[in-house]
Amino acid sequence: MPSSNTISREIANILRDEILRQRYRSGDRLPSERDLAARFDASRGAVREALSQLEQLGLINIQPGGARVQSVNSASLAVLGPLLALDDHPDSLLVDQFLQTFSVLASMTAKNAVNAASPDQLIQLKELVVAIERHCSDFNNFEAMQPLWRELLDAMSTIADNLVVRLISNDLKTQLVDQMMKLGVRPDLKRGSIDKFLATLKVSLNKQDGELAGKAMQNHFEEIRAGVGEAIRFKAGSLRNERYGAA
Amino acid sequence: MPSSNTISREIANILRDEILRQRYRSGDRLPSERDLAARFDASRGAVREALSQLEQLGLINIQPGGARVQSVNSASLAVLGPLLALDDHPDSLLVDQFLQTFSVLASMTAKNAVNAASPDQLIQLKELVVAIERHCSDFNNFEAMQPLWRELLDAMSTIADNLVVRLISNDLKTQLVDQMMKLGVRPDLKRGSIDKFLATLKVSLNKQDGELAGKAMQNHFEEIRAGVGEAIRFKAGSLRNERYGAA
DNA sequence: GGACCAAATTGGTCCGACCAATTTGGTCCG
DNA sequence: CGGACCAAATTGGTCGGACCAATTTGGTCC
Repeated sequence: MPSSNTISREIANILRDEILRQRYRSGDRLPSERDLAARFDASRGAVREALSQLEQLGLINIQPGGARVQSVNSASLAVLGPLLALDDHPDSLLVDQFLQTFSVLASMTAKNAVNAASPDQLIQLKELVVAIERHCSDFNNFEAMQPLWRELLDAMSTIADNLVVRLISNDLKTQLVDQMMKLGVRPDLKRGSIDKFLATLKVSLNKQDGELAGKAMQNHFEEIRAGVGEAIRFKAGSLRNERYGAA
Repeated sequence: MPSSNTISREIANILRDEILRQRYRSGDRLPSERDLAARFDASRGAVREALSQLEQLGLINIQPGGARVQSVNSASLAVLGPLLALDDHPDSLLVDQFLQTFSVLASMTAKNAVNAASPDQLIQLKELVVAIERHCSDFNNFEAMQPLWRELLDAMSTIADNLVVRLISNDLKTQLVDQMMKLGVRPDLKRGSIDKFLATLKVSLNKQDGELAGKAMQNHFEEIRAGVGEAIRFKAGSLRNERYGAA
């Protein structure tokens, strides 16, 4: 659904991954547009469109004389997805940082949502929580209740109505969560922990106590974080490969 | 600094602002590349490069048959800067959301930075705080100590070493803070409040208490938020103009 | 060794052309 | 009247060649 298979997009994706894989060092000059066109057997126009996208991503800096590779640290948030998707084995440090970040944002969202919710919206949220509870007790199936989870977060996000967080989520949520699901990285949460979280969430909804909802969300993510960390470390045991931190 | 004045970039900027100004409704079809080329008196190639950038921003969806405008809510975080820069009067709601978001991220960063800092880094941070204290007591000049402020946040960000937050900041910090400075929106903080914040920060550094640093940062931002809100409301009194929330 | 200049390279832009897919608009039929 | 259907116009995707201005490069000369 992102976009059709255009040559320029393919080129952009390939170059993006090469840059993210540090195949070019920061500051290096990218091959000239004409060379790239030759390499990909494409027209210069297609290459230029690709480079145009990479520049928007903050990965390169195009200037007369040559396009220079920029440090990943100065890129746009939109590179996070591709960065995490580089290998079939997620970077545990990066995943952890992502979860920690997502945690504080989700916590803030929950707090604001609960505080700002109208009576109707409170009911709507409560119904979602109950639905999750039911699904969760039926089968502790992470994939199955994933959509419900996302629905709950979406509802909260809509109620909290913070555009900044929403935009951040756009660049994070889909790509990363999906990616982690695909890689089979899922936390091994204890049943009691989830139940407790949902119970607390319900209490906070009943009392319309945003602070409490935020705390609950944060605790929950803390546990997910621990669980995911363990899952990745376990997975890493099988395919031991090294990884370097980005400069 | 971002890039040279290319035609394609100009076109992209114009179209971006038109979309952000809701000149096209979400779902609308953008004029054809040929029409746009005629309108801007440019080549189709230039227009295509511009559209390519807009698609990367998540503002449009290009498909055979026509490019369609997407909802701002589904765009990339990188549109936030331009969105705030649309008018000479900042959207107070958006600024507030930004500050709130930035607050939790800065708080998290401070916490992690203080906890993870080496002895040398603790000293470095302390020196920065002292420098700010000095500048702050000399003249309560917001602009003058802005660079020091940014240096402190940068140092913390480097120490905390969270790539996700760093990427988010890339898309936020520069554009927005600069923009707000330029618009003359600055909080009217009480001296005592800043002093107290800096003092607390020093204590947290001495005890290497990340939790405390995070709290202090959050409190400080809370005050900035209130101050900025007031400043904007005051500024709005002069040039009363309406604003619509994004659907 | 450093200043200096000319040639080669590189990005920026334009034009014209072709293809495949979608969109459009009219026609025909039930 | 309404819906299915088909052909023409439109639209995006790509290509090749071309020109300009700016940078980079490499050699020369002091």
